[in-house]
Amino acid sequence: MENKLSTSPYKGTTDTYPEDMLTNNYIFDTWKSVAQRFGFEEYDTPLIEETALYIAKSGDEIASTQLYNFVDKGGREIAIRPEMTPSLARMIAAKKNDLTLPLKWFNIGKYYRYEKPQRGRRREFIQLNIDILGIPTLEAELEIFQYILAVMEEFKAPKETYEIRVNSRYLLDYLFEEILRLSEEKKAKVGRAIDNYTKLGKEAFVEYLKELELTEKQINSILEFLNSTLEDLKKIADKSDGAKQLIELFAKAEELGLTNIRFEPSIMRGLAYYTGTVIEMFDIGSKENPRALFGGGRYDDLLSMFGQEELPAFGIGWGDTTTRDYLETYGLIPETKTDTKVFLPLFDIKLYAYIQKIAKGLRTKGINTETQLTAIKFGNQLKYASKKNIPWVMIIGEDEINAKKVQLKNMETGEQNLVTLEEAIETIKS
RNA sequence: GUGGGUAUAGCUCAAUUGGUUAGAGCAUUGGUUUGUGGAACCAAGGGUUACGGGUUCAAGUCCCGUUAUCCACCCCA
Repeated sequence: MENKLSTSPYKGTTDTYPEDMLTNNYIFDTWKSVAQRFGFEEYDTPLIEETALYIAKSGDEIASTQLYNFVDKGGREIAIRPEMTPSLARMIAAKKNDLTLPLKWFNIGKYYRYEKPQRGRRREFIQLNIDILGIPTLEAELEIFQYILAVMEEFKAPKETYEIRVNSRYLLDYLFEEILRLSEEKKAKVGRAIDNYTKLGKEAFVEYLKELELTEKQINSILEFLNSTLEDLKKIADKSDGAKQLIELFAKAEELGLTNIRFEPSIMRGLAYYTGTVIEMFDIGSKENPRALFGGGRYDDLLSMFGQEELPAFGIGWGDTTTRDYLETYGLIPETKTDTKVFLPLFDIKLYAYIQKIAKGLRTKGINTETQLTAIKFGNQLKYASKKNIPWVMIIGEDEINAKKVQLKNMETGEQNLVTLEEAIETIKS
């Protein structure tokens, strides 16, 4: 082994330099401000949980291979959170009688999964979780749809580049149980194949179903199902709750004028705990981003793991990595500017205390102010401010102090005026 | 976990099918210009060629291993 420490971050993680942080914050601030606009409240949970919380809920695969877990010094089995939902369920179960329903909660936080990193997928990632709890009807879905579309509008995403694909687990249940009459084991395999339908292509898909020993008739039923439209659902609406709900959901969405939403029979969302509507959003304007930007759905038996009665819930997990890739693909990341508003150069170290006093005054007025700390050549000080994209430079030397004024320079236009400090503050703030 | 591609300066890439002291552009720092940035010119710093081993008179170049990264599979809460 080498003696020197590596400068690269741990596999699947990324260092975020200030420049990249501006991009991240653009995404997170958008998620957050739009959520607040809809009346969602922010909450948080610990990064670590008892491993049992994840084993109780998820399949073996997740707990055994993709979970970062360890034993703490007290012998407890601990895991770093790979998702938010179990923690959210715990929080709600713990105080259920004290919480006023419905809850509209969101969180933006880090998660860790032991995965093989590739485009759109890292071991460390940040995700927005936004959920509505306590609304059993489709108005929960519609609220989240409206939130999503508001965020996409805020991102200035072109309408033709994204699509929310919607399906219902109840509809899939109807297919598996009433039409195909599959065993539990085959349900899982066929479900996964359906999820991969678009990727596999029809031929490979049919080939795989044959391998599973499905009959000709069953395979045709599946293909017919995958081609079905909302119109087709009307024919089975009296037999399938899923079909009925989807018809109602799209009717209401139309009434609200919602766009970029489409019924897609191949959306599955794993096999874990979803109970009704399932949704995913995809980039449909390019081939760069094959992964879903977010996924989510309805999970009405959220609290069952704590032995409590049902609480209807609908929510999504929206990943930072796929979102950044999407925004980059369409050039939607705004030119990053510093948050600093004004730079104060320093001509002589004797003026240091004086300049600091001015800076303190500016900061008190809410103006983000950076000062020069060593009296280097003035040209280089301007160069520094210019490189950091600071919009204003307030020049104060002996001459200005004697005149009881300041030189305020606009770094974009180069324009410069001798004004009073008060006038300068006005200009910077406007 | 399985399979494949890649690895040379902070970034993008050169380096005669194994041959002297591994180069360039951009970026960084300084100077031309001691109170006026963006341009131009000049200069400087920056490399154990990812790491370890092997073949050879000679390895950035060929071989093996490790690590990282990208892509696909698996999975995707």
